[in-house]
Amino acid sequence: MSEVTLEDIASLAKRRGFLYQGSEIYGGLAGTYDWGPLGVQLKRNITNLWWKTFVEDRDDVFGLDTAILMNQKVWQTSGHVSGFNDPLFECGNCRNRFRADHLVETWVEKHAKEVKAADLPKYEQSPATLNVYKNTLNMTCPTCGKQELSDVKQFNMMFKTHVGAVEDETSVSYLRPETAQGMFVNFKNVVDSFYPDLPFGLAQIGKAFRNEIAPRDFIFRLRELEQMEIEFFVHPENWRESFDIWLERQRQFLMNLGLPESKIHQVEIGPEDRAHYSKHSVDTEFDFPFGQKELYGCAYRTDYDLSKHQEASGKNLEYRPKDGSAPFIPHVIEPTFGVDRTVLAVIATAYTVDTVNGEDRIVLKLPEHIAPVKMCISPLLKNKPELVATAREIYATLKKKHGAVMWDDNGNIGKRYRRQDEIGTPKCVVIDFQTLEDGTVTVRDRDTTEQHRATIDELLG
RNA sequence: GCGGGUAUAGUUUAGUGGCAGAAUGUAUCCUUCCCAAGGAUGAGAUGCGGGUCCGAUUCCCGCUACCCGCACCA
Repeated sequence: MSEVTLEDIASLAKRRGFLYQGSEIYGGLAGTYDWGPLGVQLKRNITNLWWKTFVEDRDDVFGLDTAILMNQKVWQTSGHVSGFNDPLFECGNCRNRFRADHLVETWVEKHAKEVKAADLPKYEQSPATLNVYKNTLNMTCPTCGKQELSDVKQFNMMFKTHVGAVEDETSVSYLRPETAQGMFVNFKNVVDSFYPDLPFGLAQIGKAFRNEIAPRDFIFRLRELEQMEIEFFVHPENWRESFDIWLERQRQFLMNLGLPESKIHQVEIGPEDRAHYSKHSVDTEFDFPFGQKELYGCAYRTDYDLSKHQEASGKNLEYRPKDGSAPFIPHVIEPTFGVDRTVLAVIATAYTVDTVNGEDRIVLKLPEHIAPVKMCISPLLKNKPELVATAREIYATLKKKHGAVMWDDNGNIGKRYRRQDEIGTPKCVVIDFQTLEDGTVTVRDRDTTEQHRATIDELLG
């Protein structure tokens, strides 16, 4: 069996109604995809499993669904505005980055004579002016000394927008780049409503937006993405224990989706590569067709966010232990799960090419509990009214029970099997002449292609 | 964002400065007692915008999207 490529997966996804290029009839929009009927069902099965596992089945995690648009002060406080809106020079040699305005200003102070001699425009913090200063003054990298500083790069990765019809500085807001802040700003609300014991968590599933420089690899890097995130609040002394537990839960969740353990790798992230809020990070990576890449992240956000918000908002965000001991700001363990990446990993894992009767067959070996269609009902022959009528009845019965049941009487039975194989339907149920005699049906298994007879009651169970 | 490549039907693809062809899928009908059988009929394509030309899907330019490197990825 040859390696499955991302293009094979994208082609199948489109052909069978899982995913389409966003805004396709207008030439597309980079980094956006639209979920088709089967794709949204598969995705929803996965997010539902997550919600059940981490919210419904637990009594220490509370669900939320917070607004995508938030007061701009949230993003100033969280560090997302200042950390990512600044003009930067990047050194082509050592790859370090520097605040362009700061670098130019200190350079001007230190090299007053050259500056006076040079023909420079009036100083201002525009990228064009900063570039002119850098080039005219032959500025070098403060770290390695090479004269390889790039022109100004703006790493403002948040989508900026305006709330209300008037576009001025006070109306600025951003599409959230992470769902986390919605949970931090509601920490006090949930504590006041439910007075939970520590440790406890907040969870939500929702869209986040990142103005990626280069969206890439089908739905792996999107500008509009979906996250399943938990902010788990702990006593600072216990962070490590919780961290390791959540890491293991992330691995277990992937294995519940049928991913092989051998393709899951948990990798500690060095201080250089960590997010600005994180004191310890471990990525859960997966062997995608295009390489080993990040699927999930787990970060120890300390009390960074709650402390910042307490300071900026003036609201007390401390946790008050019920034993009367001193209030404190809890620390946070944040396991975050990318929805789109999970779907991609699941499809990549399930995508199989094998041989049936000497012919290649594409089959999505999805675990039954997340398959978008659970079973397909067919009359053996569609020109035999008695078969069709009985099949229709059985279809109605099974659909009422299971919901995700499909009817197919197109072509011959082999074609229907192949079509269902491609969308990962675990069982095909065929109503044949024996059904008319004893009520049993043929059930064909997706993975083995083997058939056996079963009663309707067995299928209802 | 930089460099390179690609763009023809839902999918996979052929071809051409002068009517765009196939396979497969798909629709309707016939046929069919179990793994893409067969027959008939039908719908369906040159990414978008400009230029050259009598005429552009083909040549040129721009844009967009996708793919491959690099960089980026809170």
